[in-house]
Amino acid sequence: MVREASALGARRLQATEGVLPHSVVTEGTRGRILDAALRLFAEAGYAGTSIREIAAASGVQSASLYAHFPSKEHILAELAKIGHNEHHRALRAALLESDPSPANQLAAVVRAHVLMHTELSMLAVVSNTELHSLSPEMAAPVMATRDSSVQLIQEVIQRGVDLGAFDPPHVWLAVAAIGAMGIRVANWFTSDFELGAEEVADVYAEFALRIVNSQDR
Amino acid sequence: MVREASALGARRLQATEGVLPHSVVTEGTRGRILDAALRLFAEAGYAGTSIREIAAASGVQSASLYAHFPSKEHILAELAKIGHNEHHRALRAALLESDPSPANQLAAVVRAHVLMHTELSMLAVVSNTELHSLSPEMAAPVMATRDSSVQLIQEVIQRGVDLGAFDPPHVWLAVAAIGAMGIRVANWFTSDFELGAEEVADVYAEFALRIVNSQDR
Amino acid sequence: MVREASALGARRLQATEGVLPHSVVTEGTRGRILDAALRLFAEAGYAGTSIREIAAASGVQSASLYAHFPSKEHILAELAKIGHNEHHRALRAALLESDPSPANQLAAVVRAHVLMHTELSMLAVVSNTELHSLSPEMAAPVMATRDSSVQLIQEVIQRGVDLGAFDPPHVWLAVAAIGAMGIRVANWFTSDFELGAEEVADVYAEFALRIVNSQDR
Amino acid sequence: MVREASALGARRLQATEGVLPHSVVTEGTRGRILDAALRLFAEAGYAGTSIREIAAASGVQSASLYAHFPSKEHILAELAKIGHNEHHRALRAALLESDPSPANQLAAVVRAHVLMHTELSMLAVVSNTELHSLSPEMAAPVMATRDSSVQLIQEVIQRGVDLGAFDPPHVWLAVAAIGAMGIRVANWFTSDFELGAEEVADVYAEFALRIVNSQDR
DNA sequence: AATGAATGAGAGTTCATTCAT
DNA sequence: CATGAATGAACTCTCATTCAT
Repeated sequence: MVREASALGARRLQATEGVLPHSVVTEGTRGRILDAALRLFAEAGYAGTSIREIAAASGVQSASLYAHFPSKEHILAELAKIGHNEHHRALRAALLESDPSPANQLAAVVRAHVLMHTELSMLAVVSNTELHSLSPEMAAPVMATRDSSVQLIQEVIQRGVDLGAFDPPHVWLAVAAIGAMGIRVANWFTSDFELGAEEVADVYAEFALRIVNSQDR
Repeated sequence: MVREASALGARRLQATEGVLPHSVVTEGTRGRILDAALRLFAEAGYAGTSIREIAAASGVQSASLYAHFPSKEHILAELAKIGHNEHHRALRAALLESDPSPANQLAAVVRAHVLMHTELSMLAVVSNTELHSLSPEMAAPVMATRDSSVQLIQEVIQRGVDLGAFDPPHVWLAVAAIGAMGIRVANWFTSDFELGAEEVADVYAEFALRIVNSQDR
Repeated sequence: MVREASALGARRLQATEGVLPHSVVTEGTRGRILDAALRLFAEAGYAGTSIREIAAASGVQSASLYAHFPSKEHILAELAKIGHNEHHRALRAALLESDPSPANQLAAVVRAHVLMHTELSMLAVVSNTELHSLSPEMAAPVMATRDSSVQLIQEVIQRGVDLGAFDPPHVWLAVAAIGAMGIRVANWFTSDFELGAEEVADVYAEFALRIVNSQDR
Repeated sequence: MVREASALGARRLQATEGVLPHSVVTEGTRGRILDAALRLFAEAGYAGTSIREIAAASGVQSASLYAHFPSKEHILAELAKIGHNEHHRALRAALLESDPSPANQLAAVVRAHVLMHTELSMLAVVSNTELHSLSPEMAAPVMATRDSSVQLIQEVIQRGVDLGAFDPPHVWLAVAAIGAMGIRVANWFTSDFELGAEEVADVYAEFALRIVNSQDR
């Protein structure tokens, strides 16, 4: 059975909920703008969304947006920052709470990676696919966070290799592959999926352990 | 070591060559339009590219585009069709030429999947990330091809499971994960990578076999 | 002596003044847009007038028009509405103020009809010759008003027939003929004409009474 | 009962047949172009019709039009010439064939005027409402013909006045009114009308005689 | 904070016309 | 005669942004 439904055109993601993380203040007009922009950017992309559409979805006039953000680009930058910070925070928290064994660490980190992409799928899609619309200056801090997250996963795997617990054919490719499969989850996951987010995360953790050929799983 | 360079803003792909497959005619103005549009869509996205930019990169006036394509959307549709057809053709050819053993089949298909994303990375990026810009009617045939490709991989894995050769925790998730990791290759692969395309394909084939826990690898 | 001058090409109307009725607010940018559009539509037609010409004649940029009207078509619709409303209002007022005798009523209505076409000749020309440029939806309310005006004249004549005061060879044709001759006045009347508007109106009222063979004139 | 139907938007004329006079050669591509242009100009106006639409309706490419006419304007000029020539020819023929009495002459001329507007309504509408789209140079010969036709009617009426047979309140206004009522017939007449063209022409001839207060009718 | 009006630039598309074939 | 391709100009309309209120 093929999963990704072909009805109604190609959607960039299936989810319609789970917009901004609770940790970010969403109240007030500024919050409504971020929320509206996130939904629209996720659906139609940054370039495909107009400032007037964001305004309309926020219940204000377009001129009012400029009382909260200096430009359209700053809205995207804020969303991307929130997204990548949230992602990085989740990875770090998972690592902190896990057993020191490489297998446990990798499983924990991959689970966090996947769960972030199921729970905040809009934010993940926008943060991952719209970065190129930011100027280098505005993209830089976000990319630093992203690189830092990649490095975190890479260090977990490298440690497993160094300790003889993992044996991937190529460390960086393993990081790339494991990262990639988690990122794509945001594009198809919905609460209607036959498995819950936790179960999907478990399966993907198992995939990651297999990729690195973990001795202990 | 983190691979994806953070300089000069976030690029959607690293490759600057490997545009259209040799199998499609690229001669004449129509070909130059497709070629130019592909490069621009890959870099800046469909909505972020103007008809005048495509024209300028094709060496004609914007009005001349309309002698070859009835609308901007038709250019994207043509590119997406070429991309997904080429992808599907590569998967089918790989399957036809491989040994009938499930492991050989999966390795062959994954290698073809990855190689397509290294050799035609621009086409792959555009075909995968800009489909949402097509109207449902124009997207439909392309999505049908895409679904068909997903199904092909799924059938290979399912056959391995049925024959007792594979043991993935979840068939469809394995398909999703294997597909995802290959798709992402288009975003970072360049001929400057420390491994060649063939080597990357081999490593990813190994990843796939591990994901399905192939007995024979 | 032939009246309609042949110099300088065929003008659609001779008048250069008498644009919008005093009853409609003409102040502000919106008013200037309506005024400018009316002059241009009268001269060159709706399709022959560009949004930039309207903007230039209004003293704003073309984009600013869209703060006042959602489309070029809406400008024409507004003008046509004003024109037909003003026409209908004039006919009704004339009927209300006239003696109840059929001859007096017909004379009053025809005078109002003609005077409207001398005083608001631009509005009359545009309202009568550009309706076909409106979509059916936007034309509908205007055409309802127009039909209502035709009916008003028809009822006056029918009443005269029923009372034995009029004897036209065909009621509806009499309405059509009387209406037509008044409408055309907008195309040639100017303040330079050897007769004033009132005198022309009197003559046309006499024509109308003759057409219906009024016993009392 | 109100005649002019309000359904389907405001049409500029009701007739869908009766395009070009038999006297004009309509065969070959040139004829098909004239025919197509006439229908389109009648429906949407000169400025509202594109050269490509004319070409499509003629069954050729737009470039082919230029093998037959040097510009779009020349097509309109040709149609307007045909229309006004046909009109003038009809008036002159009617005058030649009629009794020398002023009443007979006026009736004959008005009948011809009206019949031309019923039989060649498209040509009449275009010739009358699109002249302003011609440059002064191209409009001049057509307008000369038109003026000549007006003068013909005027001379008939003036002769009636001089002979004591007619008594209009104002000669030129009588010409204008009689001309106007006939011109408008083209906008509403169809073969579905309750009266035939001949009957309408008879009624309008009667209207004209009444307008000039003919002693003999 | 929020707005309505305004702007210059640019969007996708169509225009009438030309030209080599 | 007819065409497909091309053009420069122009089309209606939308863009992100500004500003006085």
